[in-house]
Amino acid sequence: MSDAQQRLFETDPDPWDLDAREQWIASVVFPEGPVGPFDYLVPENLLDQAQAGRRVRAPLGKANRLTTGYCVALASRIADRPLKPLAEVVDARRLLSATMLRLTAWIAEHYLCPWGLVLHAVVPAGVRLQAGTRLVTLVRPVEDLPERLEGRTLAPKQKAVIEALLAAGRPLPAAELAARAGCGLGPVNTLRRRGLLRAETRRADTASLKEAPQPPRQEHLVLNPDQQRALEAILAAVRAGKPETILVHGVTGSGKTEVYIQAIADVVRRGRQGIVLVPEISLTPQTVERFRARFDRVAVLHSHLSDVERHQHWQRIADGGVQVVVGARSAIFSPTPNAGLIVLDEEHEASFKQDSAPRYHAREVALARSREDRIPLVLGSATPALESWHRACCGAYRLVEMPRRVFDRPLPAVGTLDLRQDAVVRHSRGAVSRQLHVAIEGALRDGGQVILLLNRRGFSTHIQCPACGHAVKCPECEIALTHHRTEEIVLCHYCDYRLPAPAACPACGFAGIRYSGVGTQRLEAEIRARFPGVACLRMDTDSMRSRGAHEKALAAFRSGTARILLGTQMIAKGLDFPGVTLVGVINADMALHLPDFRAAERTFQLVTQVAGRTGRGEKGGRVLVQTFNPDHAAILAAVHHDYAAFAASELPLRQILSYPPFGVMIRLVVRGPKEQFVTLFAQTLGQRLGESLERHAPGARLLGPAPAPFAKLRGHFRIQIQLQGPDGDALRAAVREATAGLEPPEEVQWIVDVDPLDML
DNA sequence: AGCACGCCGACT
DNA sequence: GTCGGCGTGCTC
Repeated sequence: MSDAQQRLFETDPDPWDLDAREQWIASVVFPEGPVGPFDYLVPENLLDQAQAGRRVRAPLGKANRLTTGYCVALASRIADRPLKPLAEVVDARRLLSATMLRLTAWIAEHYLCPWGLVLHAVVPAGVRLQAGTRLVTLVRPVEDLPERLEGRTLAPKQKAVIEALLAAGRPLPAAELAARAGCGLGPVNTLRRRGLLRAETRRADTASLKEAPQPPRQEHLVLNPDQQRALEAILAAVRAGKPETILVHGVTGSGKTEVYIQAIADVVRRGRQGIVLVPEISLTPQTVERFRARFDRVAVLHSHLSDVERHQHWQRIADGGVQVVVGARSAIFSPTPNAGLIVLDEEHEASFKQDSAPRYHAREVALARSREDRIPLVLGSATPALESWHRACCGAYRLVEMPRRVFDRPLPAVGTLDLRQDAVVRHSRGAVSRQLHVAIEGALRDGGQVILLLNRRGFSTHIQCPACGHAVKCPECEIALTHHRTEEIVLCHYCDYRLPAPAACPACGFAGIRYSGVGTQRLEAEIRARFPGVACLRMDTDSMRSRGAHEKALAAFRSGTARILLGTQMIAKGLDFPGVTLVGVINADMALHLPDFRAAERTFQLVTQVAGRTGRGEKGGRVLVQTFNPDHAAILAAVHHDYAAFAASELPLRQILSYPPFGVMIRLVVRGPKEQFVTLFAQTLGQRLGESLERHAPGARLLGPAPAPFAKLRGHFRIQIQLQGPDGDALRAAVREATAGLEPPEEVQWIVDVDPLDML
């Protein structure tokens, strides 16, 4: 029975309710253009194909141009106006389940984004294009072939074709059939014309899924009491079938992944699927192998898959052929037929927020999906986002603490080095203080490895003329250019604008232009000079550009070939190297003074996370944090491994200003190449927002229009408007009203970011 | 997004 | 008189 018939059967009205005027009506949402949904009549011939979740082609507009859209609902009812009929059903099976349709509708609503755009973003392009498949024409004998052959003589070649086809016992492509019969396509076509063979088109794979070799099977590890408690909390929720959210606050090295794996193993035993979301950066072979060594059928979704691979994984997941999906942000949309548990690891990571429309946060979508699917959600982090912590404290989430590392290894001792008192660094003779130098020496002498974090790439980060004061900036972004010594250029980190590194001041010609400020390249040079003969490895986006560079570098450090690993935040997260006995933070304050209310939180997270890279082996480990603000609450809390203290100091500040988690924030950014048009439109927008806020959310705050912290990027001027208030729905209603039918002038664009993470 | 309708300037 | 300029507005 087809799906439509199934539904017809289920929702068939009782005979006394039958109304001849009722018709099957499909609601259709288009990925671009007008926001629907639009209602169409389902014609008789499409009744067995039409289904919510499949795409359809429908006539749109006065010209009735056929447009592809998503059928989001199907119902038998009386139309309140004449409807056009659907032209075609595109998909042979639905791309979105009823749950996924509701989830995408929720995203559209919450993030102020057209539903069609959400649907388009949720179904991978490879799936929409059915990449890796093609239509083949198969030839089969007609049902009553024996009767038709009776009393008829066939040409020898035609006879051979019939025999070959019957021998194959299945429909064959015309070309293959001809080859088997030892003839050309002529006889096959003749037989089709004479009504003895029937052709049908079917979609077939052109490539088969490449299976990565199964790593050696591993058994479950023995859990310590903390891990055991965490596992039991998760399993209790799984068994209860409740959409409970469990926040696992486990210090770095507390063995959270093993807990996730064993929880998912339980779910898999029940015939259901697990979804594991990790930041893209942690989708390293290391993480992936851990899952693949414990489950038979794991789908790994990362950003480098081709359309074909993505489509194959998607299909296999939808068919229930996958036990565990491991992937970045968008894996929350995996079409698992019967998901049993969602895990979001490193839940504080900013990469879970998409920075183009739909600007969703995978954590919030996961929460919505857990409610839809009525399954638990596990959030894990050593440094939870304050939003999550606050919800746990309010009782909305269940909090599970894992305060100890596995094998009771101690957390590393963390010390600060006050840069205000360090003459070496102060006089910019280098980035490494005397004490840090001594500590590195000691660690190397004792056979340990060292990780140094400097969250800024390039060689010199600041180029300024001492004679005239001119600072070299990007003409497109008005941001300081960074000197990259490898290519001898100055580079804009925001738009990739580049120039040969100037030897003299571009403004006044003074030859003594000063290159200062330390990036990873200069740090690398300094370390090589300070520790000659010690193998040192630099990891930043520049050195990791080539394919496989990441894996190669990590392998070199794991094997001990390299003794010092230095780099940007990409070395701060998730890495597990037991040989590391010292972590040095070159400048912990880098992000502390950014005009962003999350600056302290980010600093705390970064220092805590990088500190967690040491003390993972027998030898223990220590951390030295160079800072100009050793008394800042974020630094102090990181030094004492005291998340709760950080939260306790930061949350009241957020509360005073109604920042998240105490209020909802919506940010609008207007941008364009002509400053006055941008300003003008931003003012119009701001005024309309002010008026609609009065109506919908009288207590809410409106900040701006004001230049964004990065007032110019890639040649575009940027003006921002911020809305803050206790009631997100009221804010959304205000934005919807204020922006309805609002058209920006040419070249001016505007975006809405609900729950923004990045305030720059 | 497209494609209509619509209301004003230079052509047959 | 009409051919066409691209400004507003609607698309089930």
